[in-house]
Amino acid sequence: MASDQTRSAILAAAERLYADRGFGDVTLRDIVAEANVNLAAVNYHFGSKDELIAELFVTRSIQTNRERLNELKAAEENGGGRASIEDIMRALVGPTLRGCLGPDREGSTAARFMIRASIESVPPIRRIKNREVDHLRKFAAAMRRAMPGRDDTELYWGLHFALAMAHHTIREKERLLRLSEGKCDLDDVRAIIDRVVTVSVMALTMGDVPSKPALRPVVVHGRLTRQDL
Amino acid sequence: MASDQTRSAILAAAERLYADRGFGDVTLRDIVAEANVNLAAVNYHFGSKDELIAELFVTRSIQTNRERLNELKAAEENGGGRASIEDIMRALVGPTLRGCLGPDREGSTAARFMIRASIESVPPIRRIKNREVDHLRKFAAAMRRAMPGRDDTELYWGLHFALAMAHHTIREKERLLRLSEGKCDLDDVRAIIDRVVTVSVMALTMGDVPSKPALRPVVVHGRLTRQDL
DNA sequence: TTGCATTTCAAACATTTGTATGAAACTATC
DNA sequence: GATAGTTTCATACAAATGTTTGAAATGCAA
Repeated sequence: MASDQTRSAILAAAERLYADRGFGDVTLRDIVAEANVNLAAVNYHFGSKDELIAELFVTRSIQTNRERLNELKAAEENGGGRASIEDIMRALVGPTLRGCLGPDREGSTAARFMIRASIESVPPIRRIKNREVDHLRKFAAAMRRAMPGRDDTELYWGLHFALAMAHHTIREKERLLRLSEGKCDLDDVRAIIDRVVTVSVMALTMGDVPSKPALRPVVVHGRLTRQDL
Repeated sequence: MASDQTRSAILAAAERLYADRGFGDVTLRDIVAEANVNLAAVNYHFGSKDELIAELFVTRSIQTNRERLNELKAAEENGGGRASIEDIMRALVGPTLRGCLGPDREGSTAARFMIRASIESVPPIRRIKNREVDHLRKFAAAMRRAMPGRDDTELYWGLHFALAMAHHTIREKERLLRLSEGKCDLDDVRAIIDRVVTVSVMALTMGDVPSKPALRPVVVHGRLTRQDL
């Protein structure tokens, strides 16, 4: 069963190299050199380069998705069958952000790999991502239960914006760091999650204020604020 | 001056092909075939493939950035030297969203190309994007003028989230469409811009409500909402 | 037209890449 | 310990790709 060793060595080496240098300029030869195995081993164990990448990505995706659903389930049991919208959003963005951000995680190959996958988007990964919709539907369903009166459209936009903030923060953390000259602390993952969840819930619950047009109340709020300053 | 004709033909063909099929599987030979020019023409006129891609991207980027700054300037003149935070956010995300979304724009090669550039992130484009920080600083400065008392950190996070929602909507519009089963109207660009701007301003002005902890008021709001339903 | 610079062209180059092959080494079962 | 199945290995293959080359064509000024 030394075959498992080779397999694992390839997976580890590939993940490390892809994480460090991106999918674009890492060849199979680089990988087998790093893993100290023969070139043909990749095709023997995985069939093709794309299948190797796919296996790497699905492994990590399944991990994240499972964490998400676990958090969601815990929140629902905690709330007697119905999770709060805040907890749902937290279950949605928490695992991803925790996995990819933070100072301790800086050395985590898995995290850096997933960031790469989020940035570069190579064909085998794109194919897998397309199936992600089914997973998101579970969150949409939970949100519907948490906000029964809410229009479905608003719900999807809220879900979409939550993922937008989470993923964009992962993708562009370097830029945000540079733009803010280090003022934005990207190591304080808890605070980032709080921030994303807060804004998401806000986006989802806006328009609930009675006797205001659906999409405008906060603009008024902003104007009042400026007058106060 | 037939050289300009060749140059333009290459640029147009390249933009079209990249927009349609992505950077990954469009070769120089595909481009010159589409443009009806000789293979060597690309290297003669642009130096290299990467420089061709870079030229395509900078052209479109400069366009968008100019539109943004024009809107910002107009808003500032309109407000007597100081633009409202809402107008600033609108100037930030409006041009991009208008450029890449909408039914009329579906046929726009430029728009589809920029979406590709946003999704795939190939090296020459990444290099250019890194310089975008200087451009964003102008918006940060305008925001600082509009919200003098606000902490810089909050300001950067607000800017960051606004771009997150805009770009993620462009990147993942297909997925949102599928997830919402067509309920989210991605052709109504005005409404989308309003939505992004509203949430952004909300994120920026949150915590301004007196006697509430900085990052939590809306959670309470959310809970109240659920009780009402 | 002559002469010079620019542009086009076909062809070849030089690598790089993922993949396939067939023999050798190894492992486990009987 | 022989045998069948698995795994490893060096090597070769085939295709694709960006780039270069040097000659031919074209444009333009004197």
